Amino acid sequence: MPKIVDHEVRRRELAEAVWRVIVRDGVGDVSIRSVAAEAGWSSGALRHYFSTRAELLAFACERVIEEVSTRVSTTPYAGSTRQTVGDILLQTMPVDASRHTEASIAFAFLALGLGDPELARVQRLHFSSMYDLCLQLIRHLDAEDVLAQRHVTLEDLAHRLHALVDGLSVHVLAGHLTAGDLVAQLNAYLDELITQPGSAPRATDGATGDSTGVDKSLIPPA
Amino acid sequence: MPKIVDHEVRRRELAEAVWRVIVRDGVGDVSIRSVAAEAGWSSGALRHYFSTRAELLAFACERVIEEVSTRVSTTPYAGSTRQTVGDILLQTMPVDASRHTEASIAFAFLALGLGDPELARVQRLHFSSMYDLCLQLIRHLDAEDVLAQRHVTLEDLAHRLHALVDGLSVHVLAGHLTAGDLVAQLNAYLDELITQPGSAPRATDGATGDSTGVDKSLIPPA
DNA sequence: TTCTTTGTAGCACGACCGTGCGATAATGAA
DNA sequence: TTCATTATCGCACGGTCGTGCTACAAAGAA
Repeated sequence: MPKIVDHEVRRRELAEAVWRVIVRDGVGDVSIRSVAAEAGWSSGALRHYFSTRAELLAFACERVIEEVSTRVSTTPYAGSTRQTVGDILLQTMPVDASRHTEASIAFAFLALGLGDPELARVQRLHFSSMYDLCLQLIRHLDAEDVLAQRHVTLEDLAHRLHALVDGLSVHVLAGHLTAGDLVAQLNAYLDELITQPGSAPRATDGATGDSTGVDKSLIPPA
Repeated sequence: MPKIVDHEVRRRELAEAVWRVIVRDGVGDVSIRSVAAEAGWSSGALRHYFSTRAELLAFACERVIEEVSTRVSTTPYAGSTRQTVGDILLQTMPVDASRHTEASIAFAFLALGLGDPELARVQRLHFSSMYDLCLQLIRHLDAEDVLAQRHVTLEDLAHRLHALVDGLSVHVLAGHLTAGDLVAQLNAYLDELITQPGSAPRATDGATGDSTGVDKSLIPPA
């Protein structure tokens, strides 16, 4: 038998070529030929690993989702729960070059998914797991008794946080906000979410609650 | 001279054909030929009104933005400022079939604008005016002294409301939330935003503040 | 060595694309 | 009527697309 190439590895390389084409030329310019050229192979070689264009796109979409999911699930504990919650959420948002790239790819796929039921299905799974993540974060804060009292359920707070995160991300991708704006807005919201009534916002909060930390229970099934 | 056709009217008809193609087949299937066929004309006729494809897309994008802007600016006063603020914001969100269609068109253009500087420019203007609207609504509520006390600026609250509105919209477009969820989440947020500390949420609030109403000062320059 | 399997390359086909351009029809001014 | 103008049509060109398919290269098995 010949060279024996790891198909999974090759498919990931090709998926990354898809991403580069999306970022450079837009999702409209993703074709078998352009991706093959970007990856440095012939279109025939590419089609040895993806028999159809739709298959290639679906794989590239699933992969970018998987990438953000694994980065979320490996975000380290960072001094306080408040800080860690912020760090985790920022993993999904366009705050630096690589995450901006990643988010714009995911966004392009999202628009593409409006007309592609298979892509839409994959994306709905991702939205669900992101919501689950938000709910776990909120529950964690609630368990630490650090949530400001509100007249809403924890589920409502999770939906609100989720929408805020994605809305801010869209606003950065569209060039309406800067990455700095995004971080500031997220921090301002978390401050208000967490500050207990009467206490000063943004307290460095020193020691209390440190023991609880952020453990593996924060990680969604992904 | 021949028939004498109003170019502006014809261009709007063609823009609506673009929208129908986007909704039915996705933004990737928008071509001179497909739009012309959808509108019932030949491609040559279409090109009498739009000399290039990019021009057609830009016009269709501007028109959908203009449509939501005018609907926002004509939303009637509805009993209370709280109610009116909700009504205005819901004008931009996918809560019924026609607004869902409109939002998905705008969303498709947004993704397309990631790679098209001209489209991106138009869209940034729209985001700015939507932010201005949110800020005016927040200021209006503040002037009525009906805002719950918070440790953030009015500008922060406007950015937050703006992001929440767009985030919820995206979640509905992606099939993650239903229109009913969206309305419920928006109402829950407005309740908490408006309720003053200690008072019960969602009070029907009867008469107070009625005289202030929502006047033309709520309307952004568009 | 030969054989068999797998990777790689690229040609061929039919379809659709944006656009240039000339032909034709309709219509009001002269 | 004649004519200039405008609307509409649709063909032609060069290009790119997805995909089917064949040909060739590489390399372990026999």
